[in-house]
Amino acid sequence: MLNKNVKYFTTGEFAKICKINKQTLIYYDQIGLLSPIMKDSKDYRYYSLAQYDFFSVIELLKAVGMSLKDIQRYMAEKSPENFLELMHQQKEIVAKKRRELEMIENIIDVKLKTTEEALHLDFDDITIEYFPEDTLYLSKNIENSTEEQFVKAVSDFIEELDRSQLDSGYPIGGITRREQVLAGNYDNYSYLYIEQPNPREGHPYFKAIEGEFVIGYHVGPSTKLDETYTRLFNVMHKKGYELGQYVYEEYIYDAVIKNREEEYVTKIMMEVNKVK
Amino acid sequence: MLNKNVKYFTTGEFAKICKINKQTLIYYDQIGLLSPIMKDSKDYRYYSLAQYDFFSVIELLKAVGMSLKDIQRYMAEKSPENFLELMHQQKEIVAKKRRELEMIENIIDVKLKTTEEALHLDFDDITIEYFPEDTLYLSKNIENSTEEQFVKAVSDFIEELDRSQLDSGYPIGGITRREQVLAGNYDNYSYLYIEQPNPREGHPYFKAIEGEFVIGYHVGPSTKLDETYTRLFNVMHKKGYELGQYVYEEYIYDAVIKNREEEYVTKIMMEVNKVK
DNA sequence: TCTAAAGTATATAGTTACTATATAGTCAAG
DNA sequence: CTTGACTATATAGTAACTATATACTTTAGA
Repeated sequence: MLNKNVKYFTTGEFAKICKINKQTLIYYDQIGLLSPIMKDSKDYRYYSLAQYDFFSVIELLKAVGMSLKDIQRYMAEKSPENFLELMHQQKEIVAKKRRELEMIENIIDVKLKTTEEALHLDFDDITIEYFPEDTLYLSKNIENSTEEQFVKAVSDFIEELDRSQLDSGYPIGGITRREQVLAGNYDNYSYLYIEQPNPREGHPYFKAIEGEFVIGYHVGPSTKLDETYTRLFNVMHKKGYELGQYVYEEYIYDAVIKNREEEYVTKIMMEVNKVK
Repeated sequence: MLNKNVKYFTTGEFAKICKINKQTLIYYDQIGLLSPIMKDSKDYRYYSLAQYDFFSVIELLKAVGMSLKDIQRYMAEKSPENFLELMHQQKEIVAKKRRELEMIENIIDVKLKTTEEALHLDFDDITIEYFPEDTLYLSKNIENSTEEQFVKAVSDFIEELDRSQLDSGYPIGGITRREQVLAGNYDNYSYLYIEQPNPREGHPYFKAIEGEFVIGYHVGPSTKLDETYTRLFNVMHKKGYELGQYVYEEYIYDAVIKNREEEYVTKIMMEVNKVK
């Protein structure tokens, strides 16, 4: 394979082929990761085509997230066996990264869907809707919890979201028990929840909801929630319903989408039953 | 959603939930990317649960490769419409990244396969094998090329590998024409090639090979190729074959796997025909 | 109640993997 | 023989952390 080693590329040419900055090649030479096969009397660098294969492997390992130090560590110990081991390791890491990206693609789709829907909502509308069965992942019970218990519950909840890849891109919401709502304690949640369209079998803390709901939207900071609740109750009574077991709250617009707290929008979903 | 804003996390607690370094949160506060909802008289930071949703979006955008500056730029202009646009952009970027990772997975599989095979080879063996049809992607003709023409051809070849995602993980090889081989000019390649198991329809420069080959291995630097070629010719003649149109050379072990040039291994595949 | 450990803060320096800039030498074309 | 396009080194800057030093605050236990 003489040709591969007998015709040379200057630093600029080689950088162009590799699609990287010339300075990066000089840097790789300095740290001893990839040195030109030859230097002339004027210290001009010359690279061979065979070195492109070498560069490709460096790029591959970099793309998988290996640090230059780790790549050098491998190069110091190279052998067919070590290369095989390295490739086996990297194969797993790449697969994991690919799955993560797939999860992100799903999350983005959910964000697109929910934001698109929000754009077509009239936040003054109060509607009564039937929800077919939907699965939620719940936190532990946090009703009347101390700050410490709350922190622990949230911590465990999010830990599990990460561990079991339950983060669906839907917002984290809160569930308030009927009695707390009637007493005006809208902030005393019983559970946190996240909508989970693909629930895992055998996982505890899942809750399926289904039934009729009064749906309304609260615009502005949560300190003025009572006004919105009053409006919702009025509609509910007028239509001949009474409050069911739980009320669900989740952000439609939050700090990710709106600047001022007065523009935040909370969606309120009240379980209701026809009065007999 | 009072609960989400009324119970607070300290910096340490919030960092644990977010699974990042506490210092990173302080850094995000400093650059104004994510500031705690509250600071007390002692300058202790307090974060709300709603800020976790915000942090999640930052993490998502970071995972897609957005810089903190760009994330801040979006946050300065946030609106439902801009969020939708952002998500549409990121969706494309993520899909591209995912496809890149899938390519890397394929390349790793090829490297695993070829290295595994190499481990079970006896480099002293010379065999005659029938190769079923296989597709190669070729460079332009580089026979008798000047240094300048060679550089241009390689540049175009690799450019096209990248552009059309033809990099399969197989090594880049060289094809020498019969006449050059017979004249002992083993380094005067006519083409560079890379094995391409999934060729694109309608792409020029593809070549299908098929037929009988004398296969041998050259261990050591390419300066001593002539000895190996002599051995190959001997076997070829003894078995009643004559040299065909082209000879293919590719590295089995190169600088990626072996330290010393004396350990490099080149695979030589000669097209041959039965002497009539 | 006192004290030690564990937590908070700021300020600053170090890290990785480039990337840009300043200065100077080299080469090829007109 | 000069001009523009290259080459080189040395050094500084960048992003996004990450670690360290120093000091204040809170909390759990003797």
